[in-house]
Amino acid sequence: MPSGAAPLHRQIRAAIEAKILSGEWLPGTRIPNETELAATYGCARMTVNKALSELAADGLIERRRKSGSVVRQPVLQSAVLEIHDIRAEVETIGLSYRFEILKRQARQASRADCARLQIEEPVPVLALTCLHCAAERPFCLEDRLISLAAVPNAKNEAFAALAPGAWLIGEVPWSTAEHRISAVSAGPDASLLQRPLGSACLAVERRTWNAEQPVTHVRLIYPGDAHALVARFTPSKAG
Amino acid sequence: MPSGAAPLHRQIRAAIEAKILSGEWLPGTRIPNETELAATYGCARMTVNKALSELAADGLIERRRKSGSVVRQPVLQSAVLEIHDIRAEVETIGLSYRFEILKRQARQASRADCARLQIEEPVPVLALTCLHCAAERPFCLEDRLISLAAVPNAKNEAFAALAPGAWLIGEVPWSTAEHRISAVSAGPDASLLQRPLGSACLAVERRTWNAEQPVTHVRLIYPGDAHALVARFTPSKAG
DNA sequence: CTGATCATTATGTCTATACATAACCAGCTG
DNA sequence: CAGCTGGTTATGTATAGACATAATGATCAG
Repeated sequence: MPSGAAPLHRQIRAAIEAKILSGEWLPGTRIPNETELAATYGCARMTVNKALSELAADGLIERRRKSGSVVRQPVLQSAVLEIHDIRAEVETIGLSYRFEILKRQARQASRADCARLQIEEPVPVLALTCLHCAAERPFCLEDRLISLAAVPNAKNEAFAALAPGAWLIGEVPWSTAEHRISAVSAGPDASLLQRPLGSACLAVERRTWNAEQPVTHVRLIYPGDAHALVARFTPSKAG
Repeated sequence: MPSGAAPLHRQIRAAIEAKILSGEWLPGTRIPNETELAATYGCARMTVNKALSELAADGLIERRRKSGSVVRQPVLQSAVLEIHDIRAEVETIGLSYRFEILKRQARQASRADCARLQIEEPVPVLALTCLHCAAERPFCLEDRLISLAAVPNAKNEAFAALAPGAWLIGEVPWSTAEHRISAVSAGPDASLLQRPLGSACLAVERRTWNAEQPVTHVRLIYPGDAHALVARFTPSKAG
């Protein structure tokens, strides 16, 4: 446990959010009114109001006067970037696949590590650097941080047969992922990828949570001239 | 005017937002503290607090105890891979938007054009180059090809009010889209984006179909150092 | 100069209260 | 029955006051 408990309105918010995300309160469900919730949590109505206002601002519920608050139909989001398996990615294009762990270090999370996992308090982490090769040529450089609090088994895993990403998929479920895609000029990593210094690379960062617990953060660097992310999709019926 | 005035805390919020967006309060500026603002607007501190809390939740300001609230450096990020409207993208982060058609040509599809639209037989097409600016600075360079077979009205459209992307959304539905994201070193386009030659840029290509008919192909170039695509999602219940 | 301590200050959280407003409902009236 | 009217209810907005907490800066001991 960190230093102190979360603020009350955040606890209430989290409790309601949990019921919605778990499916206990399905879309369309009318949730208890502010006065009832205040009684339930033993607090003032204003405190509940703050929690519900935040949920409404984040689009989880919809509020109407008199009729009360209802759980909203979730917004259709394009699940474009799947948690991808680099081996599959490489073999799909018909090349041989190989990976190599270049660095491995278990440590207490540094300040930078905390930022990567978006946590406040340091936890034990495992830092890995891994090179993925296609047809014996560098394909992608992986820099990963795994929270050992979320995945204790990682500490004793050698990653001999399965690459970290593939191993993790089998080990822990995930509930939320955030992707960030940007273009960078290759720095020192350029030599590992056998590219000239300063060449354009695609950086894909992914942060994964299981429930509210951070699981892993990974940064994948792909040589830009050799790679592209492709996503194809069809929208579901919209209103 | 609608029915009545906006709530006080929203007025305050809007006033502060305006100062930030207009550039009067640049990133890093410390804004007056809650008590001062309460005096300025003649209201209770709680009301100002609500306004500032919302601004903080939306990422416009950053709040720290004791040191006060400061205007945040805006993070440019786009919701990934929606059929995105660049105007909305720019205005979301609070900058003024403007676009400019740099080139416009109607022609019979060349061999390269056919490849871009993934068609075999040449059709009449409209080729456009368009520069999107945020706060009067280049934000994104658009290179678009529209199939006049699919969208005959495009031929006589001036794209004065609406940018080609926004206009198309209203003109034709789409059923499938394919995205391709890659990193490139800026070539001759670099000067249009006011970036040094060879700097890393993010290239987003999108191809759109209506039923089986190709509609458009667009290539968007974003300066890499100023932009990232972010996607956050939660998978639907998985087995 | 270094480090510990403490007062100050601005925000964070919470409460109790008040009145406003929108929506729904029921009952009245023509 | 249609349509108006007013009551009830739940949320929306705003306030003043209280205490908590974090960061800063100044003071003081070693």
